Amino acid sequence: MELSKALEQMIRRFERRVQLDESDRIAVRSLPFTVKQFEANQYLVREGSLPDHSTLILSGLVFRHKVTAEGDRQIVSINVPGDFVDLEGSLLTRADHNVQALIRGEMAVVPMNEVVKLIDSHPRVGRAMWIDTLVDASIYREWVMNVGRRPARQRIGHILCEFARRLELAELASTAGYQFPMTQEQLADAAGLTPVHVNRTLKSLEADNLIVRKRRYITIPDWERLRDMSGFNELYLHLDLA
Amino acid sequence: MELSKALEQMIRRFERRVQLDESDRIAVRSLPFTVKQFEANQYLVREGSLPDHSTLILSGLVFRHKVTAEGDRQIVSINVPGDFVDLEGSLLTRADHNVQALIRGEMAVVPMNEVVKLIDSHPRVGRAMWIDTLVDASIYREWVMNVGRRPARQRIGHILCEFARRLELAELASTAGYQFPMTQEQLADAAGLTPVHVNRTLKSLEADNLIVRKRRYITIPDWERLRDMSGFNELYLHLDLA
DNA sequence: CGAATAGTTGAGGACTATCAAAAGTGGTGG
DNA sequence: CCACCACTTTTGATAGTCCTCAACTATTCG
Repeated sequence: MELSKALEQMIRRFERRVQLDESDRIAVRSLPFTVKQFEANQYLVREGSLPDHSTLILSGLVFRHKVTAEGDRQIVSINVPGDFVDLEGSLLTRADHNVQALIRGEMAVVPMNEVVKLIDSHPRVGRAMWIDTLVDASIYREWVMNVGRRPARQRIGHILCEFARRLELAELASTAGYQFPMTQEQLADAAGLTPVHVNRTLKSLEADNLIVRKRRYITIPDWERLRDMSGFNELYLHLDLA
Repeated sequence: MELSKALEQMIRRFERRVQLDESDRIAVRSLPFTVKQFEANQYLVREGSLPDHSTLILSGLVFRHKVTAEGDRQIVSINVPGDFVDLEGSLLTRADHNVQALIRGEMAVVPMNEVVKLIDSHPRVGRAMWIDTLVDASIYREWVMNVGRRPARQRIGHILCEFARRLELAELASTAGYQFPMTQEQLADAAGLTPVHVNRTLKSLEADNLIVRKRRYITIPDWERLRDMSGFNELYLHLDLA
């Protein structure tokens, strides 16, 4: 996704949440930024750092993760093009988690003081960005439930469903099937399972024809069946606002 | 906590994040509200509802939870006096989770359109509230890691540590010990475990002298030992901003 | 004081983890 | 274009954490 498209998509997203006027739109469009490439596995934010900028994903995919004292990793969310990835990093003090690229992509980097100026002069834009954070929080709540209360098959099915819908929204996939960009080890870290168990669980889902795998391309023969098996209810994504 | 104290505490909290001017403070103090009592177990927000107000906890404790399709409950966070509990309920469309009282308390209910008016006319206040949401999101991320990657002893120890620190901040406890307000069943739903296993885990922690229990009063003989055992690092609470 | 709620204990089973190794995939350089 | 190396996926065997079911005890509150 090139920059102008990402910016316009962001404005459209804001307008689904808050009624903007022309001056709001102009202010968003005139945010200063620099476009940068990032490679797979590159860190965009490191836990403990003091970021002074905010980042909009233009293309590619990133994930956020934390590491326990023992060194176990937990992936806590995935971000797609159009998402802001470190508003928190810049409004809070120290980054409390890592942001890392899943695959190569591009980002627009905006100095944090410019974002603050924007939201102080255009409060409706600020409110729209706040809603972004509220939706993120809702997704985290669902993830807490996912890893806390669902058995492995549902847990993985749920992640596949969420990924499908969010990629679909970013016009990068459909719920019929998509290129799944995570290794099984990463999927394990997102699900709170071991890679070995993820592998067995995927095979179990495939044996029931809930998914079909070819390399890392996943086909979903019957979306509703996978959705229902996984207990996936997209209300928490607040897609009417996305 | 009576209302004025809660309101002033809230303003103080905002000022730790954003420099407010006198007009900002006046605007916050003049928010219209009604004070209501709530009883233990009472629902403040129900999943699927369309709230038209926002709620500030004045006293008492509440928790947020979600329920899977199979009926299993997952508690996703705890809130203490001074916290706003359903900003999301009012800026988003439908509530995506439940908010329920842990113990009796009081809340100030503010009409949502008044909150919107406040943040549109006083963007710095809006930014401070936004930071509230960002801190919440950080806590959710930690909870994802807690239930996803920590074994039962650490998981429960971590919840006890977070509770202690947050109650301490609300001037309701100290890390030396406190009245723990959850049943073991609720603790189980927060930890993603069964009540039986929570019971055994608590006894195991007690056997190691990491905690001492008398009824529901918990004493922590050695805070640093419990903290280290649990992998509790309070950075994620962003207490400098709270 | 009695009913309801909460906490405790035991036995057995299920789900997931661990350890180890083989097989497949992808990229790189000679 | 093939050999090679690193990474990823797959498989088997075994272990362990945590769950289920069930009953009993303690506490709380009307």
